[in-house]
Amino acid sequence: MKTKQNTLYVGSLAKGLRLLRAFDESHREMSLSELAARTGLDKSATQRLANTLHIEGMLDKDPGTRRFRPSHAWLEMAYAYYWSDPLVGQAMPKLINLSQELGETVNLAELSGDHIIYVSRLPCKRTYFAATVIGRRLPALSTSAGRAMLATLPEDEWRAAVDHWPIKPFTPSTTLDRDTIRASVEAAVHDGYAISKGQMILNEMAVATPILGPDGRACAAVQCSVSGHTWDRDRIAAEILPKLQDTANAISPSFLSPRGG
Amino acid sequence: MKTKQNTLYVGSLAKGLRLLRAFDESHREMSLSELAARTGLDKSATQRLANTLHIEGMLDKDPGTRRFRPSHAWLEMAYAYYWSDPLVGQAMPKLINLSQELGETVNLAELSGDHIIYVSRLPCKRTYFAATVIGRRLPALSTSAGRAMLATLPEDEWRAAVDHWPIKPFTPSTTLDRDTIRASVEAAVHDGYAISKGQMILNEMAVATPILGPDGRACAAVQCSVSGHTWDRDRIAAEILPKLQDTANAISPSFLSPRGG
DNA sequence: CATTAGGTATCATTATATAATATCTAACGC
DNA sequence: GCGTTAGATATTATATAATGATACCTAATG
Repeated sequence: MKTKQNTLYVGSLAKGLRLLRAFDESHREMSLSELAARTGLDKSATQRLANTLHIEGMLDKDPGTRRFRPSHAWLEMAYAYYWSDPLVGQAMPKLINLSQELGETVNLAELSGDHIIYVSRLPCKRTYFAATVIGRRLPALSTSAGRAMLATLPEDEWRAAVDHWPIKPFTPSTTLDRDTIRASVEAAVHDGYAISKGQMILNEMAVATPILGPDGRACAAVQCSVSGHTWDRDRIAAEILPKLQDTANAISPSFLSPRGG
Repeated sequence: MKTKQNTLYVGSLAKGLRLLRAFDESHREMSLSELAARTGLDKSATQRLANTLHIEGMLDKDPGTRRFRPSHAWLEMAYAYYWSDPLVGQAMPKLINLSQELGETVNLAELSGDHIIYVSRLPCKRTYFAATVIGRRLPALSTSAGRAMLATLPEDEWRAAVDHWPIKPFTPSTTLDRDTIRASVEAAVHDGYAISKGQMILNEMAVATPILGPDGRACAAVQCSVSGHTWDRDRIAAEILPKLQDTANAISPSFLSPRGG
């Protein structure tokens, strides 16, 4: 913690947050030692911080195993987030309508650095658990929503993003070649929407249209996931796209400002 | 902070959490002074803590207005929670099926102290925003899910709860009389499910069945919300209840342990 | 242009977090 | 049944790092 030598920086708070962030899909509950190992904090610090988080109701502790895990308070944070993001309230009723009309899974995604994050999900078909969970972050370049949003940015910006933003393989068919991704974004610039196949789940197809902010830059995207076994690009463009675009346009409100740090 | 004189308690971390918890449905973004006023912390402390939270990515700061609001990290916390709660993964596919079969809004609720908390929500009909947001906490006694869960506890426990747990009015028809609530829980003990009307939203009806843990105590409930204009108790019992109970039973896994502090 | 409310920066002081160590607990092997 | 060990919990002297008062900006407002 020698790097953050700033009197406006409270190290203990930052360390506490590190404990919270240590939990993810592959670290669902942890013992004191595991927490210490994973955060890089020493045993004593971990003990004090975890204890504080427990007393304050942020971590549940199994009395038997003494292992810690996220408490209900973590869901309450999502609750507060939803009220703070003006886009969600605007979008929710329209997304519900859309999912009912299509009978297919509909998602709302926002740009979060070089990733997209799923803000709202309305699953209609049985699917992988990971595809139903809000708060999931994925590399923007590997998603239809990310490409659709990028396509609304000035050309130099999106080209820089295609060149530098992270990519990683999720399925054998995840596109790792940046030229292919560039072509996909180019198409999205031209068409106003993006379609992808098998990027996150084998044989899953996704189509996304941007929700434009007042400056013409996308602040979010409406996305629809369907099975590649029963759908192809043409049918998606014919049957899903029109309603998807109507929904995205209906959400785009001129008074909304993009989120920023 | 003189009360928590415990060497295993890190005051700065606890104060930071107070800032986070200051945000809710009626405090969606706050200035430094508002945060200080609302948390009771002095200006300097608020400044340092808010700054730390901002640097660590937990609070977004509008460059123009200098106001703070929850960041995407708050959604990532929900993401981690979902993976940590074994019930959710178990329930999700079954809840999706149920909502598709019924064509009505389906929720998964857990007991959280004397409140219930909505863990998963699958809205099918346009409704109030508050009725679509996960992480919402409501007094257990005022909800069908809470009553259905209470009814699975030993008699002395649920009677004590009916006598002492908090109630507050949400609509003109919210039940404030504990005798009426007691009768409702008694019915749920007998029937194995609970139906309520107009507790949270005028003319909204809800039906809930408990998900039983290995000890016979409910750890959660599956709940369905419908409009009181088109549904009545008999039709709910005839058309919704059977599928609701099947779903709840299919979720109840003997190996799951209830969450606890 | 003066006023002021609110945000930002500084700094001496000591309260408060630290990390090393010791103690307790329960699971495991022999 | 006993010894061993890994892990959780408690204690304490020490100095770091948080504190809060104050002063300085900045940008609205009349």
